[in-house]
Amino acid sequence: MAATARRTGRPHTAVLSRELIVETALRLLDERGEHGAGMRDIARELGVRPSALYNHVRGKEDVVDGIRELVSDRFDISGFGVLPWDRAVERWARSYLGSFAAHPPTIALLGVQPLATGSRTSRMYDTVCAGLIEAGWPEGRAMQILVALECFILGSALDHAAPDDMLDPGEDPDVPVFRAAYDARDRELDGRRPAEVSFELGLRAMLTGLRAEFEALGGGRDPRPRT
Amino acid sequence: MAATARRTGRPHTAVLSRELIVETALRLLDERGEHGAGMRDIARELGVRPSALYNHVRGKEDVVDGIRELVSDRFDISGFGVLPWDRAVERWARSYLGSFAAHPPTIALLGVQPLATGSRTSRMYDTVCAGLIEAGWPEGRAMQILVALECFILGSALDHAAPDDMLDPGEDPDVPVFRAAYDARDRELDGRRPAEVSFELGLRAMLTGLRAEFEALGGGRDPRPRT
DNA sequence: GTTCGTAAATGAACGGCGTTCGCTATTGTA
DNA sequence: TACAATAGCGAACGCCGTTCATTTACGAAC
Repeated sequence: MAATARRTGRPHTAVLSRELIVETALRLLDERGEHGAGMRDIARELGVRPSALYNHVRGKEDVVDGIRELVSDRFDISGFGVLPWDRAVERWARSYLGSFAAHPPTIALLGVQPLATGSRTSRMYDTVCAGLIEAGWPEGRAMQILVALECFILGSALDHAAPDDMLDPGEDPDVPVFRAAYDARDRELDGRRPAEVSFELGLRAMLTGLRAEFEALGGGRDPRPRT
Repeated sequence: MAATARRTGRPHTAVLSRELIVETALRLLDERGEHGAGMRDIARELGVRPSALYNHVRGKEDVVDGIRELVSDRFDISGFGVLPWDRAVERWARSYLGSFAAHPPTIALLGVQPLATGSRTSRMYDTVCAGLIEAGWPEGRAMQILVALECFILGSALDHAAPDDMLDPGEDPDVPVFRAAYDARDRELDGRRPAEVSFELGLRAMLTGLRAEFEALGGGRDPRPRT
C-alpha cells in the first residue's frame, strides 16, 4: 500500500473499514511476526495515521477479537452429524490446529484467551455438542469432551508456534536419558515436525480413551444424562 | 515494604537480589493480577528505583524466566521409577496443573512459551522419560508422550485461568443444544470448577488411550524402539 | 440549493511501559 | 591508602495504545 500524502479532513472515498483493518493486522502478523502488528504498523501499512483506526475499531483488543474470528471461522465442523462422532472430532481437531498453524504468530496472541464470547464461536460449539449428543453422549459429558479436546488442541498449537529444537538439551551431561529420547524421536520424524507427531499421538490417545468411555456408557444406547 | 527515602549512592547493606526480585514479582502477580508486576511495580514494592533492578536482572524477560523456574520447580516427579508409569504420569500431571493453578496470572505470562531452556526443566524431562522408558516404552515414544501430555496440561492451565462462565452463551437463541449441554454440565459439577472436570476427563482419556497403545506394543516386553 | 449534522481523516498530544546512561556513594581488595 | 567494582539514584529515551481538537467531505432536510 503506497502511503500517498493525504491532507487533513475526510477523504473523498473511505480508505478504512473494520474488515480491512483486521485483515491487514493478520497479514502483518504473518509477515512480520508477533510484534509486527501494532496500531502504528497497521496504520502505516494502510497509508493512514494511527488515530484514524479508532473510527472503525474500538481498540487493539477489538482488532485481536477480529483476528480470532477470522482464524476460528476456518474450523471444519462439517463432519458432525454426518460421520461417526470420533471421525468428526478428528477432522475438527485437525482443522482447528491447522488454522492456528497457518498463522503461527497468532497463537501467542490468541492462546491466552481460549475462546471468544462471540456468537460465531458459540455456534461452532453448538454443532460439536449436537454431533456428540446425537451420537449418544450424555449432554453434560459432551460439554466436558469439547473443553478437554480444546485444551489439548490449544496446547498443541502453542507447541507448534515454538521452534522445533526448543527442548533440545544441548550438551548438558546431566540428562542422558532425555538426550537419548530426544534423538530417538528425531530419528522417527520422517520429515514431520516434532509438534506434529506429538499432536497425532495425543489425539489418537484421547480418541481411544473416549471410545472406551463411550462403550462403557452403553455404546450409544439411552443418550440421556445420568442426573 | 516501606519505601523509606534513600539518598543517592550505594547503600550500606544491599537491598536487592535476583531471588528477591523474582519472588516479589510472583507475589505481586498473585496479589494484583496479570498486569500488576511491571518493573516499576516491583521496584516500588521493594522501595527502590526501577533502574536499580537492572543491577541484578537482565530485564523483564529474565524476571519471567525466574518466575517460570519458581513455578515449575513444584512439579511432582516423585512417582517415576516408583509407581507404575501411568500412576506416575497422573501424579505429575496433576501437580503440573496445580502449580499453575496456584498462581493463575502466571499462566498467561508463561503459557505462550511452553518450557524454558533451563537445565532444571531438562532434568525434569529426564526423570519423566526415564520412568517411561524403564516401564517399557520405546525411547522415541516416551518423548512424544511427554510433549503430548504437556500440551494438554498447558491448555488446561489456560482454561483454569479463564473465568468459569467464559463459554456461557447467554440468551443467544441460535445455540439451543450448546445451551442445554452447558447447563447439564453445570448440574454435574458438585462444587468443582468446570475446568477441573474437563481436565480430569481429558487426563483419564489420554491415560486410557496410552495404556491401550502400551499393551498393543507388547505390554512392556522388548522396550527397544522399532527403528 | 443552501444548511446542517455526521462521518472520517489529520496532527498533536498523554500516560505508561521497559530500558539506558551518567552520577554518586560505599564496599572489598591489593 | 589507593582503586576498581558494586549498587543505589535520577533523568532521560523510544515505543506503545489511546484521546481529543480540528478539518474536510458526504448525505439528508428544508
